[in-house]
Amino acid sequence: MDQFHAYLAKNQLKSTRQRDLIAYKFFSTEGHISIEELLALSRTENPRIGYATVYRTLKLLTECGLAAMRRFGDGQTMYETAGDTEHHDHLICIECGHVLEFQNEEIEREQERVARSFGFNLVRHRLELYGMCPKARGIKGGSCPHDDASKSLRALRPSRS
Amino acid sequence: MDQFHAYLAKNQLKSTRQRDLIAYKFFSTEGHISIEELLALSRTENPRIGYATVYRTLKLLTECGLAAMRRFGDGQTMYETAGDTEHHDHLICIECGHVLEFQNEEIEREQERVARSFGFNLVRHRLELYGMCPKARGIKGGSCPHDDASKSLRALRPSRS
DNA sequence: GTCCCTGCAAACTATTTGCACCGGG
DNA sequence: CCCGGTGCAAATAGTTTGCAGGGAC
Repeated sequence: MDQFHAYLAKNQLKSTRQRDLIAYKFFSTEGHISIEELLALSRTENPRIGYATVYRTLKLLTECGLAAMRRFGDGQTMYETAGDTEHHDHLICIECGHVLEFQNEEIEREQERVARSFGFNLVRHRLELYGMCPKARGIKGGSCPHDDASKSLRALRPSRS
Repeated sequence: MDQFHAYLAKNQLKSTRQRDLIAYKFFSTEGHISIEELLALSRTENPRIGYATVYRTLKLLTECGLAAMRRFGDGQTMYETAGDTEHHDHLICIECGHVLEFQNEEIEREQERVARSFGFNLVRHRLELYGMCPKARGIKGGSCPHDDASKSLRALRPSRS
């Protein structure tokens, strides 16, 4: 939040009620959230907020590195907090659509090496692993890593398959 | 091409002039191609081909695993051949937008390990590295890996940023 | 007060769909 | 022949933009 305000100030942009509310709701979210979900959340506090403002605010957040855009193949674009939290990648179940996050130093290091071997200066990357979770594979007693899917707003969306 | 026809036959779908042409043009392409580019290519042989047919054909190709959809952050969706060719990942220059392909066994193996550690059965993945190529970083004599940008249709598109 | 910001609606872009006619098996 | 495929245009979905009025600094 402070970083956001700092960015605004540095660019002669204003801190407004709407921006603060949207940013606040965004930072309070775990995992991934879509524009639509963020709009809905924001409207619980201020029903007059419009789509455009959410889009514009999220663009600002992305510019200052506090949000990251993700497109997981299906429907709409998802956003997640970035910057203060440490980097992570994604593991997505192709059956139930749930998204897990993970970190792996070995992969990070190797990526850096690959980029350097092409003379590139690695700035960022995106790694998504798609597979079937234990439950989806029909392992009856399999402790599916996402049995506690409580935090997943995405789970509400019907999987297109 | 044969695999495509096999897939069509297996699903009681027809092999038509348009599908064959589009698929042929698609397989003749190196690297990544957009719907629009593929339509343009196809129209050089048959000007009456429509957008919808290209979309529908590419959807078929994707279903049977011969094409893969890619979304590199910016504009439109790109497609590339898959299946027969061996797997590769992407290295994208954030300055000039050029896309290189690479392979790295170490990363592949590590991904497999990560997925397994979560009980997942890894089906596919997507890895994109974004960075600045030597030229973009202002290294004068730097032999930019894409000095021969001849094959890149994408280079025509103005970079948004 | 000066601009930037907001909400609305219209505009845009990428993609999908309905439908009448065409053509492959 | 039959049923899926095609081309067109219209419909959608997600996102962006123009503009008149409102608010932060």
